[in-house]
Amino acid sequence: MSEHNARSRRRGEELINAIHTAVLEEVAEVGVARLTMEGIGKRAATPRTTLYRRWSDPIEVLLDALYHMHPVEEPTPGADDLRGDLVRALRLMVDWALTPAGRAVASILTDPKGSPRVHEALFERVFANRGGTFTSTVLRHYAERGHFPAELLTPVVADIGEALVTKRLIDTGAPPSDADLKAIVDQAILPAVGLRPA
Amino acid sequence: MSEHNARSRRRGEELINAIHTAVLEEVAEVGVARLTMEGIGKRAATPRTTLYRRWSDPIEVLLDALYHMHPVEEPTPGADDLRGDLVRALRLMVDWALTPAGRAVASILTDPKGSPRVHEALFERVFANRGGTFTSTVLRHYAERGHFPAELLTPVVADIGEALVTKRLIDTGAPPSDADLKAIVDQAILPAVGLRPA
DNA sequence: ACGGTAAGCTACAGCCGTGTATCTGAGCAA
DNA sequence: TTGCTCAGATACACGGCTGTAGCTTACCGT
Repeated sequence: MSEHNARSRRRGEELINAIHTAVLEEVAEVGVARLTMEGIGKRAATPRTTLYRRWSDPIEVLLDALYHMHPVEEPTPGADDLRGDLVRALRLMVDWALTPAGRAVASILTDPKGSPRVHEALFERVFANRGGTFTSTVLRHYAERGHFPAELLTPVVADIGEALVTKRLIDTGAPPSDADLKAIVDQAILPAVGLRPA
Repeated sequence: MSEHNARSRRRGEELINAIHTAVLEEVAEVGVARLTMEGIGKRAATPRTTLYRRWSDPIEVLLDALYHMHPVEEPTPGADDLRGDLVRALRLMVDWALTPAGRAVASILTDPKGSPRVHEALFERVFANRGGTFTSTVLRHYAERGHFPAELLTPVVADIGEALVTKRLIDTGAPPSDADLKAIVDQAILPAVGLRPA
């Protein structure tokens, strides 16, 4: 007795959303390796029994959360500003990476014990829904409009921006500033597509 | 009673080396997050009590191992082959990354719960001893000899090769082939220093 | 208003890693 | 040879996570 429940009982979607949010936060904070039903339950303020009714282990909860999370925003290239659009695409990537979902994905990708299953599920859900990587959407757009030779847009070139942003995130732990992103665009991406900035 | 010990008892350095090897292998396999005294002890075939006599927890064992491991080999730029030297530098990096020590380092860098202490110890030991990143050693050498303008060798440019190799390792899990490395050099690094390959 | 579904609450046995406390006996030095 | 040091082998209590079981009770549809 005693009104030990200030909030009313959650059911269905509301509860599941809370759990999804909880897993993503949890994995972002402690990593896939340390993900436990206990931790998820505590964070979502739900007993473990509720979790076991629906999922068999923490990884399943995580996968389910990834399948239901909002897709990553895609860069929308404007009219005539390749440089600006590239910076915006990278900014989009950084913002997403700092999200719980982004951190969760990072944790999964770098887990030495990550099973192929999880890896695949990740690519299906998070990356396949999008047109490609962040910068390559922009680059393809401008290549089609003849701003630079399309044959220069190789897989390696499409990866340059994301690779440098990722490295910076790993090395320093801090998000790159706009100046950093501009430097990446000017000094690495643009030269690779044959456009040396003035 | 029963020669339950085929091998004789290890002492001092021999034992410690075995333990160091064990931690690095262990962390490479399961990640820092799942590192336990139990696991290290099993792999080194030594009781946990021996570990506790010297170290207080698994991280300490790992740090000690990192401090005592062989430094990373440095690229030695040859006379007049920037392209070839860059590929060799990246190859060196890939080879090292596949090493237990390399995998251990990767695991540490990407651990969400990684303490600043471990992070710092890592940079002191593994990176500070070297002249810089793998490709930057090569690039600096050729910049000094006037093969390209030295002001193009920015921090961003110095990171391009390592960043792309890292991304590939993370994405595919498989080591890049020589063709991949050549593509990285030709399509990303050389253009960035103003040298478009023929 | 009623009844079914499922969330919330214990409880429990089992496993695994922890940290400590002994005890033994091998290896080494004086 | 003697004696010290320290690796090796148990043993144990503790705490955390697991997976399951049983019960109560809030919510919701009819």
